[in-house]
Amino acid sequence: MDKYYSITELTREFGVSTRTLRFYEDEGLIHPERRGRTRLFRATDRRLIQEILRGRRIGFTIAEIREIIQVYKEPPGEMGQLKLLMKRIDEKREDLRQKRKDIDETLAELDNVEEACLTRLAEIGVGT
Amino acid sequence: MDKYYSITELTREFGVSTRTLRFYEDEGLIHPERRGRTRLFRATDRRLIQEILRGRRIGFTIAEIREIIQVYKEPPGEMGQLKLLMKRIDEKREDLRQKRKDIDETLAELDNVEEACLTRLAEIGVGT
DNA sequence: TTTGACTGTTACGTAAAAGTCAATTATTTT
DNA sequence: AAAATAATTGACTTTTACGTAACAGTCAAA
Repeated sequence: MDKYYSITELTREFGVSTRTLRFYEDEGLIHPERRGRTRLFRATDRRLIQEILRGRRIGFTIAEIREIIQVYKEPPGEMGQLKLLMKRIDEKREDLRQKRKDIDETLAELDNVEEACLTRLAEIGVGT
Repeated sequence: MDKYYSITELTREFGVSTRTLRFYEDEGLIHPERRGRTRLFRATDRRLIQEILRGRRIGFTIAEIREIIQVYKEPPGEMGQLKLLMKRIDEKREDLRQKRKDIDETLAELDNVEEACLTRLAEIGVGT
């Protein structure tokens, strides 16, 4: 029977607001069906939303996310466009690799910060 | 003689605007000295700027960056505050781990997208 | 001494990604 | 059927992180 999801169902699952999902629709990222005016979200939409949120978490803009989604729907037919796209993908990849490095470094730094806290805690613990 | 850097020197090195560095000062993230009204940036400031930009790249807000910097300057003296801080650090860590996962997944996805492009390129190449 | 590069402050502007609110309309529940 | 619940659109607001403009001071080189 091909289950569908209501908008609130998905907002609860993903911790976003209805406004957000409608916004994504306005932006052309998802295309839920309609029964009257009510949106019916299918599994496809759900998966897309997951992707969108993942992209969002790592700092992709809506435009970038849309671009990636587009390629799946239909990769551009023109040579120049394709090459341009592939260049952009390469750039993104570099970007993400840098981010990974940043994250690893920051994780290490958080360890330091935590240690500083523990030291401090010990000091206080002793003083009382 | 303890070298110092001019603001434009640093903007060039890091690819940011003077506005950005002044903004960071306004936000209390850095505290360059002054000669008259002119800012003199020391190695310390330079390192801080690197940290700030790294934080920025992985999506930290100014407030979060400031918080981390603060801890280095002087970890809070009160028990409750310390514990709270450590909890926040733990959350951030989780957050970053999630982000790293997101990045890995997205890198894999970019591979797919690229392959789709290559396929398409081949199609076009054959057709002409 | 005027030009050009650099610096400064103050203040208003902007883009992205929603949040919030109001006015309606549908659907469910009692 | 009345009341409560949920969904819609549209307009306006907010937040973050700067951008941009306007105007002025400093200082070295031509």
